[in-house]
Amino acid sequence: MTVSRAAEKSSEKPADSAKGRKDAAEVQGQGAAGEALQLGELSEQLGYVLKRAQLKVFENFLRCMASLQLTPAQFSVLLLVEKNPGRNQTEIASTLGILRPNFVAMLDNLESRDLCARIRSTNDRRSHILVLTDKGKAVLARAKKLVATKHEARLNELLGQANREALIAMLAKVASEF
Amino acid sequence: MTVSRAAEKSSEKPADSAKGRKDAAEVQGQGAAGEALQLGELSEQLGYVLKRAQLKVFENFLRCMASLQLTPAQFSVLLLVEKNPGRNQTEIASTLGILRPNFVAMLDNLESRDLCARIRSTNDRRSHILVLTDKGKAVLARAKKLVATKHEARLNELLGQANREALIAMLAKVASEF
DNA sequence: CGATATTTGATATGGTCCATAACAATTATC
DNA sequence: GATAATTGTTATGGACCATATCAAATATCG
Repeated sequence: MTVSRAAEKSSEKPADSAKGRKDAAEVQGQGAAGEALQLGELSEQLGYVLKRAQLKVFENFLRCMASLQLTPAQFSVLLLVEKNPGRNQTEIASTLGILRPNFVAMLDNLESRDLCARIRSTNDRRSHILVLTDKGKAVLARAKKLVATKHEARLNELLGQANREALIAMLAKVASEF
Repeated sequence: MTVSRAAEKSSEKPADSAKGRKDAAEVQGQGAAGEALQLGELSEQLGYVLKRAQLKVFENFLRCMASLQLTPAQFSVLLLVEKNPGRNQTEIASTLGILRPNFVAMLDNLESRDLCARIRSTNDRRSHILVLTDKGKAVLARAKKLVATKHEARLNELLGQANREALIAMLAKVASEF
């Protein structure tokens, strides 16, 4: 739940509510004890299936990248900096949907691992230009290979090339126009 | 070779820099100042587009449900309890991928709003049977209508009926087999 | 039977991600 | 030159997720 809404605090212990109360035995007769539950309409809920798919994909991504210790977010930063050298933190962060304050620690991490570097701009001495280090470029190159051969390849053998492209195209459309 | 990697016209120029650092002025010459950034391979990264789509969909879901104050997670709980009455907390939580400790506060919330109720089981007095209250059933019915007319309908006009079903089917496959 | 292990709901706690306010340094605006 | 806006940063709080632990109830097994 991205949007800030009412929290689920409710530090209150709900007692027996007379409303909606049923005899336990009555309800008990219905559900078969040990069997798997019926997902019902849930399996066609866009949000539900989207979220579960996203969790699985991230999980797989992390396994594929275990040797490089790169999270999806870190990988996206490296990709974007490589493609757009000479941009500052605000620009990189905002196009990734990362808020500037939260981007600081992330860059601290990448910079401490010598994967990218902040360079004080000469034009505008407030901003930090972002660049990949040589090590950062090398790591990113290896990461791309891992993603292509282990991660995206998995999607291909699951859906097929054509479906894979269709899926990504639809997701991109949803992400931009929904 | 699924992903369109390589083919980078990287007009890069690795300068001196013992640690991969560069002179700011040198880098500055490249990036056009105010223009939009190139997403590059990012727009074809499954995880990236999945995550952004999921955020957009959840955001839209919350807007559609604003009058009922239901989050996607809460909606999924109500749906599952309705479809599987007589199940206990552990069963409902686990099929939704929610850990039992985190499910407690969630149920406290729903129960405090009189949408569902915990009933002490007579067979196994450790467990709490979950049931929708009458109000819970009514709210869920209204929620379903809102989701169908405002939320899923949006997806239909964006992708079309056939593509919408294909998308959900592929996501379900990814969620279960990736 | 009774001792031990397991299960269920619950609490406490820590980590990560996300969002807002505020600040110093720098730059833009007038 | 005074004021406003921007950039990176810190501090902070909330939401979500994960683990350890507990009491009560049940299951297991000698």
